[in-house]
Amino acid sequence: MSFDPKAHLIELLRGALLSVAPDHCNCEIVIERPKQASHGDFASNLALQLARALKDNPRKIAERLVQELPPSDWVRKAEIAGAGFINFTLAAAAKTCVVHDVLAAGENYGRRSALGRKIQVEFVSANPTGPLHVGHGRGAAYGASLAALLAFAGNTVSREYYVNDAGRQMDILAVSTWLRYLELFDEYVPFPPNAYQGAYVREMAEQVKLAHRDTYVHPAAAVLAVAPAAPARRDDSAYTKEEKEQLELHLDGLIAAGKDLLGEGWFTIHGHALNEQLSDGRSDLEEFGVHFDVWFSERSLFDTGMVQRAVAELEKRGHIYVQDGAKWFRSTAFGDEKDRVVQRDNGIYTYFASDIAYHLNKLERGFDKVIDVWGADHHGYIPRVKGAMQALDLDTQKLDVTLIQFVSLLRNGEKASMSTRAGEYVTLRQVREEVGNDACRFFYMLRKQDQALDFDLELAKSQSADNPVYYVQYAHARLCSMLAQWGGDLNGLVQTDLAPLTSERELALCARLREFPEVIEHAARDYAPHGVAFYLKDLAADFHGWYNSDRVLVDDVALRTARLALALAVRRTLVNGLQLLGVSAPESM
RNA sequence: CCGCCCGUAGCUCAACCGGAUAGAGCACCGGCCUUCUAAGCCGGGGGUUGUGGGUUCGAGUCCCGCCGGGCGGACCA
Repeated sequence: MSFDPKAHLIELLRGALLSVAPDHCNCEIVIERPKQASHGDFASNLALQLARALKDNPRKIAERLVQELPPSDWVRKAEIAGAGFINFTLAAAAKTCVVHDVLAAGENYGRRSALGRKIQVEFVSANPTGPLHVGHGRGAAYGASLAALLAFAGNTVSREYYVNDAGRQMDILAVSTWLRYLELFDEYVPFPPNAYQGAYVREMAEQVKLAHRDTYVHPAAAVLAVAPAAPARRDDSAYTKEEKEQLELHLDGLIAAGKDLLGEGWFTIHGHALNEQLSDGRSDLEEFGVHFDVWFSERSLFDTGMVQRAVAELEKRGHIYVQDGAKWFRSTAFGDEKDRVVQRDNGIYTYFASDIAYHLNKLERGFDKVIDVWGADHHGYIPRVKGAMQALDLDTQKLDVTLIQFVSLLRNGEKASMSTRAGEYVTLRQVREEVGNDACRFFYMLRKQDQALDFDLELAKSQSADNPVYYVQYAHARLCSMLAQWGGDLNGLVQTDLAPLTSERELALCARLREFPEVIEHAARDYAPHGVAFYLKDLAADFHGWYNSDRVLVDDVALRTARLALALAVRRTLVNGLQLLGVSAPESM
């Protein structure tokens, strides 16, 4: 049975409370780890908290509490310090016994059980209109680690990718592909600046040509005849607002032309582009160690009538009104700053409409908690989604939206553009190849998600040897090497007598191991997997320090065995932590 | 103008949902390889936590104002 020092100390303090302040037995008792080593292993501010209620000097209260503390073999010392803190120093055995806990639990060390909530994490969900970039990479690394963390914290987790396979953006990709395809047959429709510019579009056009030859060729003039004229070309983004609107109308006209001229063929190109981009993104993510349980199609929401049903339901409840030919959801009634269109005057549903249906669907699937991982630029979207949920009588408490701040990619000290349409951006795949998957995953986790991240490529490359991920992995490799050199049976270390572990570094290392389950708990509670990365850095640092001061493979068998057991426990914990982050634990470096 | 995120060492970032003398890494200076991997370790300098108030035993953390930066505010996604 494992020993939980915090729970034990709380129990002792509660015992003391019984005689010191019987009226406050049920007050919350907080045990913390002091930042400073001289303050002992654990500390409680209980006396400070009671001071007001008892109208007494906190130090006096602390003294009485310490006096009334039930005896315990685990506690070596309880002393009063500062304004009235009670500092506990544990007996050595209370610290070292964590090694047994770690070795007994193995890959389950740190795992929490019994929560058992059903949680969905939806992340990345990028439009399949082009390669994933470093911003998506952050969402992917974050979401994957968060999901792993929540699962490790005792929940049943479903990882979901929402595929935006309906809507205008996909049409734009399809028309982009078609126009490039026409170019291959010398039919030149001026390529719109607001269509997808990337080289991958030309590649898809080549593929279409290869598979279907000239089936979809139409004269450029016929294509242009359908679309309203485009404004004169300008350099870059020098277009006026009116011209921009004109550009969008022109593009819509080209899409209409495609649908009109190609008939079924439109869906062939559309489908080809979709599959191509989706499978590209999927394999990219797989290689990045990011897996999904469900790929949820937006179009399926239309095919099954879910969108229509959701809007009808809102209508039935009186939250929809018609204005200027469009259907509006009265989101202002639920705290949004303005009402939102769900169905445009041309009959097309907005993205918001399918999102309402999607969230209705999510909750109907019976999740206790649904977590949406969004880019920070979507924050204005939260009130309307929650508003719609509220209007549908869904429990908005079940939805948590985590916002990921932007990633700026720095190359040669300059910010690289990340516009998908312009096609000028560094892809996730490129970054992975340049800095490696492990460093990439770890790098993303080195910043809290609500913090903007500068991904400096030159830095990531030039400093690859100094990258914290190697620091942690190196600790693991050292441990493997040492254990291999010893060559004994690792299973035999489980019941080792740990009494020989007495040095300050050894006890500190044990305390660090003891922290791991709490790190998991807090990181899971806060949806903040970066905490695991920071913990691993600390654990590795404690290990490296110990490694340099205390030799493990000594002649004294009892000492050697005890240290080996500690070493094995450290390795175990490193592996468990790295696994949550999707980072490998190499045996040699 | 309104909303959200943020402001901590020269740089990049932490700080256990109010605790004690605010911590790491990088960079800089000085030490440690005939012994388990030097991708490592040990030591050193470096701070009025943007700013002004407030709440209290106690504030980087909570509240208000101001300054500065980022992102949003479409019948776009």
